[in-house]
Parts: sequence; structure tokens; C-alpha cells
Amino acid sequence: MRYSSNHKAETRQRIIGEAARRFRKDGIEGTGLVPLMKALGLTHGGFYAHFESKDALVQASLEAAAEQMLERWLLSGAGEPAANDPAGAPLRAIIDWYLSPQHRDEPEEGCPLPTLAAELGLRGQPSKTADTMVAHLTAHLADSRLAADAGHEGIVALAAMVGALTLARAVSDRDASDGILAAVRAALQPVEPKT
Amino acid sequence: MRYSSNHKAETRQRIIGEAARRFRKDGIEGTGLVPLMKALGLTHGGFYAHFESKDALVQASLEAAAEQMLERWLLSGAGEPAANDPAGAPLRAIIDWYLSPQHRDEPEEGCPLPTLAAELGLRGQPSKTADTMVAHLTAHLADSRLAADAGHEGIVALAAMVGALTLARAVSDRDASDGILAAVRAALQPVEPKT
DNA sequence: TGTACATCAGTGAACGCGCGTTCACTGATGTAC
DNA sequence: TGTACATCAGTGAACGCGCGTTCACTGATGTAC
Repeated sequence: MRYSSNHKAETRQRIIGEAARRFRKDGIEGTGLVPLMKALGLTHGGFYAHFESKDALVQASLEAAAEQMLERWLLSGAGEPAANDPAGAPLRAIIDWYLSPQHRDEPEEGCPLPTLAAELGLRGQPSKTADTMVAHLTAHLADSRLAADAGHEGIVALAAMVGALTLARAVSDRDASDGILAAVRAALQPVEPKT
Repeated sequence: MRYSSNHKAETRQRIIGEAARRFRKDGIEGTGLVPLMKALGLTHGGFYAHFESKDALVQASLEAAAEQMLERWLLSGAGEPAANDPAGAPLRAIIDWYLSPQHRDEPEEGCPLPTLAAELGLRGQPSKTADTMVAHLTAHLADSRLAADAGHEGIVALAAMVGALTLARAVSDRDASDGILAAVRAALQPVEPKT
């Protein structure tokens, strides 16, 4: 069976897309190649026509998820591409989305840092992609309250957001989980909403 | 071979201790029972004389690590039990230790939250122990700068610390990693060091 | 225009491996007589 | 005091399973003649 010229590239993208979702939801170790390929209507044997190894897929998926994340932030509205709001609004929208119960409950659609940073860290394979994500997201949070208070760019705000989402997902008490998100959301709001 | 009356209890504690180290260092999935028991000079078959399942060990180890962590915080000095410092000092010591390069580089000795919270979260088995840890540590951070600014107990500070450690471990650039720790350390220092 | 061939994305069986768990067993020691 | 037995922490072989990876293969299609 031979396919159109861009068929292989399309399949590769489908694999990356599904993997990016599953890695965020189930972790890297928790995601098997057999079920992954099966979910796409393919057999696992064909995987190695697209990637040299699982690690290569991890790298590609992480980059894809990171890029998707950055686009979401750049388009401000963090979901709804609300174009040119007044200055403070996009940042507020980003923070509200990041620390929303929806983001907590749908890791497969969200930021890869809370799920994957810990796993990459303990695998002893820190990633350049993590460096890039942290640098970019940090820059976007420069005007948040924590960042302004600390006088240290947005890294404090990013750390608080990543930590809050991680803790909110680990805690068993639903109210406590909501409370973590709400507290950090309140602490982060943009400084000087430009009236 | 029969042993002294408390021999079994001692062995159980040795298993929990080694597991608590390994789970923090390699993750739950990354820690096998065979190498774990072998490291203690035992065979894996004997494991089930002590625990019903691996999950039971996870639970016991997490509780042990949490308790160890709380003791460390209660004894203030976060390592050196420096007894009765002036008010602000213990909190400063705790924060400095938590966000130190040493803590980043020795996860097996440190706080279980950064390593295990993400894994528990994505395994879909949030833990009561996580609830307890978060509640206790949060209370201790009530006087940090972030907590005071936010007016929301110490949860913002705890989230920032957990996130900072997670990110510092995931990032490949050493300077960037040190920078994350330093920035959050600076942002967290105790408010009003009581002169 | 019609036929023979090369291409190559995807197939599916097989590999060795480490995992968590089970279980019949061993053998040094405390206890009963 | 001396012997027989019960205890039970720990042994080690075995189980089924899913993992990542390999590889000989298929077969629809584009290309060459």
C-alpha cells in the first residue's frame, strides 16, 4: 500500500499529537507504544518507520506540547484567541486558565511542565525544551504581582503556578485542591491593570 | 532461622527507609522490588511477609518521608536542630535549605512532594498523606513574604517552593537552575525578621 | 496504451527483559514435655 | 537437663504480563519501458 506524498508526514504528526496528550496524562513511563499506535489504528511495528526510539518520540512530543503552550500564551486569551485586549487582560486570562479546575482535571490538554518536569528530572535527562519553556513563560509573567514584588522577572510566578497545579492534582480533598488554585490565582494577578 | 522478637519490625523499617529514598530518587514506577530487597541483603520473595503489595509500601514510605520532613521543619534548623533561634531564623533556615542546590541534587534525602506529587497525581491516586503534608508545611510558611503579601497562609509559598525545585531539576542549564532557586529564595524570605 | 518492476508505509510475529506476585520450601531458634 | 517439635522470616524458582525493539513480509501505487 503506497500513499500520497505527505501521508507519512501526516502519520508522524498524528503519532506526536497522540503521544503529547498521553505523556501529559499518564506520564512517559506510563505510556506504552503498543496502545499508543493501536489508538491511531496502526500496529506497533510501524512505529520505527517514524522514530528511532521512544526517547526520540518523547523529545518530539515535548517540543510539540511546548510550542502549543507558547502559542496559547502568545495568543493571549489562553484558549479563546481574544486578540488585542487592554494590557493587563491577557496576562490575567493566562493565569486564570492555568490555575483553573479545568486545567487541573485535563492534564492531557495543558501545560507539560507539571506532569513531565518531575519525570524528566528524576530520569536524569533534563531537557533543553524545558529550558526554553521556562525562559519564555517566565518572560510573559513579568508583570504579575509576585514577579513585581520579588523584582525577579516571572520565575517566581511560574514556579508558583507549576507547584500549585502539581499540588492541586496530588491532594485528595477536593475543597483543599480548589483552595490551592484560588489562593495562588489571587496572589498572582497582574500588577497595575493599567486602569 | 528464627530471630529476636523485634527483628521482623526492624526489617520492615529498613524496607520502608530504603523505599522512601528510592521512590524520591527514581520515582515509584522506577523503583523495582527486586533491586530494593537485594540492596538490603534480602531476596524479593520475602517482601510479602512485610507488605500486602507494592502500593502498601508506597503508602507506608510516603508517610515515613512526610513525617521525617515535618520533623525537620519542626526542629527548625532544617538539618541542624538549632533549637530556639530568634523568631524569624528557623523559617529562613527552612526556606534556604529547601531551595538549596544540595536539596535539588539529593532528592532521595529531601521533600517527597516535588518528586512524588506529580506521580501520585497522574496515577489517579491522590493521597491523604499529601493533604496532611500540604496542610502542615503551609502553616509553617505563614510568615514568609509571599504568604504575607497574598494574605493566604503559606500555600502560595509552598507552591512556589515545590514548583521551583521541580523546575530546577528539569532544566538542563546549570546557571538557569541555580537562578530559579535563588530567585524564589529571595522572594520568600520571612517578613519582619523581628529585628 | 499496456505491462513489469521498484518503492516503502504499514503488518504481525517474535525477541529478551524486568516487573509484581505466588508458593512450596528451609532451617535456626524458642517452647513444651 | 535433654530431646522433639512448632514457628515463621526469609529463600529461590516460577507465573503471566507488558514493555521497547527487531525484522521478514505484504501489497497498493507510481514509474520505467
